[in-house]
Amino acid sequence: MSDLTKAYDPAAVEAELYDDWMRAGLFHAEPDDDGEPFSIVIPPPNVTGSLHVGHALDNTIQDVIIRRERMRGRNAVWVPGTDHAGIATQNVVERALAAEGTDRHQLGREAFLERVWRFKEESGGVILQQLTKLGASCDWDREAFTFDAPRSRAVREVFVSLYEQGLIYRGNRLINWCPRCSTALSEIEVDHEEVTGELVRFTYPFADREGGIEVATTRAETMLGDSAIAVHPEDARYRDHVGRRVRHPFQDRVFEVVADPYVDPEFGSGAVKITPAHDPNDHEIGLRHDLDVIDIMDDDAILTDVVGERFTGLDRFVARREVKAALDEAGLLVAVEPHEHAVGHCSRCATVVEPRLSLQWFVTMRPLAERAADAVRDGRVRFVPASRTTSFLEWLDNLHDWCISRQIWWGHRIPAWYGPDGEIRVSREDVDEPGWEQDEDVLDTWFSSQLWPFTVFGWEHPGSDTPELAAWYPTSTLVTGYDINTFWVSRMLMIGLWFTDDVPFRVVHNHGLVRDAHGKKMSKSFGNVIDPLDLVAKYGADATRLALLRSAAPGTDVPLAEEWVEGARRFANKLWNVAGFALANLAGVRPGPLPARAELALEDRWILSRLAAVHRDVEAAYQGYDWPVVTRGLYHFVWDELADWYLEAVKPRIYGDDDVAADVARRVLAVVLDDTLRLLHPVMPFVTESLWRRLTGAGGGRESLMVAAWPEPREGDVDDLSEAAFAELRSLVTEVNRFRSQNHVAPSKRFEIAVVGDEDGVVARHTALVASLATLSGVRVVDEAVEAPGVSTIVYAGGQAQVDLAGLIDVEAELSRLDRELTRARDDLAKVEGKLANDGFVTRAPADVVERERTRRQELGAVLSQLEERIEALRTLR
RNA sequence: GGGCACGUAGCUCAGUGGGAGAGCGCUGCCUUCACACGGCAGAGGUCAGAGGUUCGAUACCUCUCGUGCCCA
Repeated sequence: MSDLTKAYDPAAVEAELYDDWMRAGLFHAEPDDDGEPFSIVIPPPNVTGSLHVGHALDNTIQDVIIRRERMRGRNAVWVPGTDHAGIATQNVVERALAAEGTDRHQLGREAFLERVWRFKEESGGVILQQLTKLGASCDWDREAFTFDAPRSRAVREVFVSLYEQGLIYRGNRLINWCPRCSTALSEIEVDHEEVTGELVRFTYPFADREGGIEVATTRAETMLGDSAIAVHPEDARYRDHVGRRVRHPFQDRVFEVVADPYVDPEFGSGAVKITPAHDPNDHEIGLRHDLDVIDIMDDDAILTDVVGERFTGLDRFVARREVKAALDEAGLLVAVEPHEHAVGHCSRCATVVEPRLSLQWFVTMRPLAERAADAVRDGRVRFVPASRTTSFLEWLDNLHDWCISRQIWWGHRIPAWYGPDGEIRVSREDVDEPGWEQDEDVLDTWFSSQLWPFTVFGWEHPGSDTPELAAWYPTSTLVTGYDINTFWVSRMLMIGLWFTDDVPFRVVHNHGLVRDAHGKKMSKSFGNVIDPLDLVAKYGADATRLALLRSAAPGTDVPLAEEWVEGARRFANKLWNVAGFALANLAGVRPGPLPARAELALEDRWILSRLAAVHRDVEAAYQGYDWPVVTRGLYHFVWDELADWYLEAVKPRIYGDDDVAADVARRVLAVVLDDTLRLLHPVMPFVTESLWRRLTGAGGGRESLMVAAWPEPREGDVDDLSEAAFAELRSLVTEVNRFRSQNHVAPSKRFEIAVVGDEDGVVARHTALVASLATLSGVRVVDEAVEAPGVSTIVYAGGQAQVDLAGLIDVEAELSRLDRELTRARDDLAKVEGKLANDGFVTRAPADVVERERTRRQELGAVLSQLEERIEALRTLR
């Protein structure tokens, strides 16, 4: 047992311990291992990604949960893996190709895919490697990928099966189109951002009479595809106009004014131009009124020749200006006003999306959503925090069909073949017949990641029956940011219920987004990004984990500043030094059974009681996934109670001559430290393992804190009397310290105090302990306080003590301090008396509350008169 | 426009129907033999504002102001 280094050096232990855990196979589980199964599947990060602070938080939480369950004896598995991330990954490789002066079309589909796979093999999965730096105890033997062979077979099965059930269809519908990625997007791949655009007001002239009707739009160019004007049916202003025809100013077309309740009469002029091919609401209106659908753009958002010569070939934003100019020239432009509104952007490349009519594959969501909603409502799936439930259900209830085809190459190719006569075959087997061609498109990545919780355990088709599925499905807890509840959580739930007839997870634990110290979103352009790997390198994995958890209240965003990680490192160092003291003084004593209660000193009973309380709080906080409470409880126990008080209190026995007393102290200290390390291990795996091996002599490998038992609370240790008694000693020591500080008496200066009380008072029974804790030369017990000039009285919770000031203090400074105390005591007393003078309070408040106030009045009265006496006494010293 | 949060110390946040808390920051003192990545002590808050319920509100209710998020 060697002495510890003076300061904890994470770099010196982390890599070595992680390798040791790996070699011992402690991360790996088999379905038939002992223990009740417990499972978590990682939200698979993008294969091209690298670890950001959000991943660090998400995976730290998962690791804390899985490590604790492992210690509790569960057969716990945490399955890692990555997501092929269709659009994102394809974008990365396409950028590389562009830099080489080529593109995917020149390469051809096959060569391009080879290139992406090569990229994936070379630089994909870096993120999983990075997770090991955080200490993530994933079962690396089970790593999966959403685009590997088993997962691909499952995707194909699910697509074909849903098609056969009539839940997947191909249709020409309005979708969100990203002109830069040149693909369809689902609704949730679109980010809506508030922007200041402009509202263009202009007039459509009537076709057969003077005048016109005013409309407004933020996208002027869409007027080139208008096929109606709509007004509210009850809008008196326009009642006469319904059915009237207007003339398109730039095209040889006329169309009608229709009445539709969708129109908001309050907005703009109350009349709305309708572009069924380029706006979702307009599309609905178009269907209701059987309007022409005029698609005015190509895949690159360039206007086609249907718009008329002047605008053909223009980019949509150029066309927007041109249309305004043309309206102005024609005298139809009424006004152009600044206008705040939400604009959809591609979540992958931030290009403004274009709602567009397109032939795509869709999933009918309604039946799936209903089952999912039922599972949430009847509690088979629980959200933590529960407050997320309502909006999740609301979202499920308003779900639209899901566009799942993507016009890219990297992904699961749609298993549909088109025959020479336009037939469609959707098939589990490839169609290899002359004249048949497979659909060019691939599936939305979420279509495969929605299968993740069961495909990672070997599910490939309904009825799949692997030992892993039997043991670990449904998974226990899913840990994600609330921001992907709709993207991913909902879909796993829907498809999981549909194909496995069970929920994919029992608990969804939502954490928030990691932000900077001022609550701002981290962004590269703002320069406030924190790299978790930097934090690990500078402060250690344990400190990084602790800092994240301390702010991670369920469901709320998580502010993080580097200084806070520094604070967490100081805690790791504190723990290191607490253990260092213990190891240097345990004289070979190892954690074992506690001494009998009768042998325990007051401070032993106190620390054991405090430990029991913290243990209880921590267990409760785990139930609620309340990481700030878990971490705060342990932090304060270690620092404010174990380090600041227990170690100091135990020194007299350990350094003293009484071998029996020293042995008791050592045995208690060993147990307390052992339990503390166990309780802290899920949060701070490295420093705790490192210390625990020294404390217990465990040799590593399978002798590891990782698989040591989670402590059982010892209810018998709860001891309110000892807590109260120790609190009294603490109060006295603190008051002596304050006396020193305020009177400028050096901390090392020893003097004697006289405690007023009888021989069996708490302090009287622990005079040596008090003297040691407060660095006093002695503690005498006296019957009553003396009233003499030059004697100062220290009031503490439980009594008073006196100090002979001769040679100790500055009289004037002491007087002004007492004066401030007097004011405070008078204010307090006034408050209490106010309450007691209130009839309502005395008669209606609970008796014990009233009694407490009466006691307090007495106490304060006593304090006041003492203060007054002391001030009087000191004045005589002047 | 609809829905949901939130407004407590300089900053970031806990908290409870009955004596205002933490971390960081700040001030003073201390090279006390586990730790200066430390110790001891301290300053700092009409708990957003107004009204209501109550014997009593920072906490419960209503409104106002402000901030954020989701959806349309």
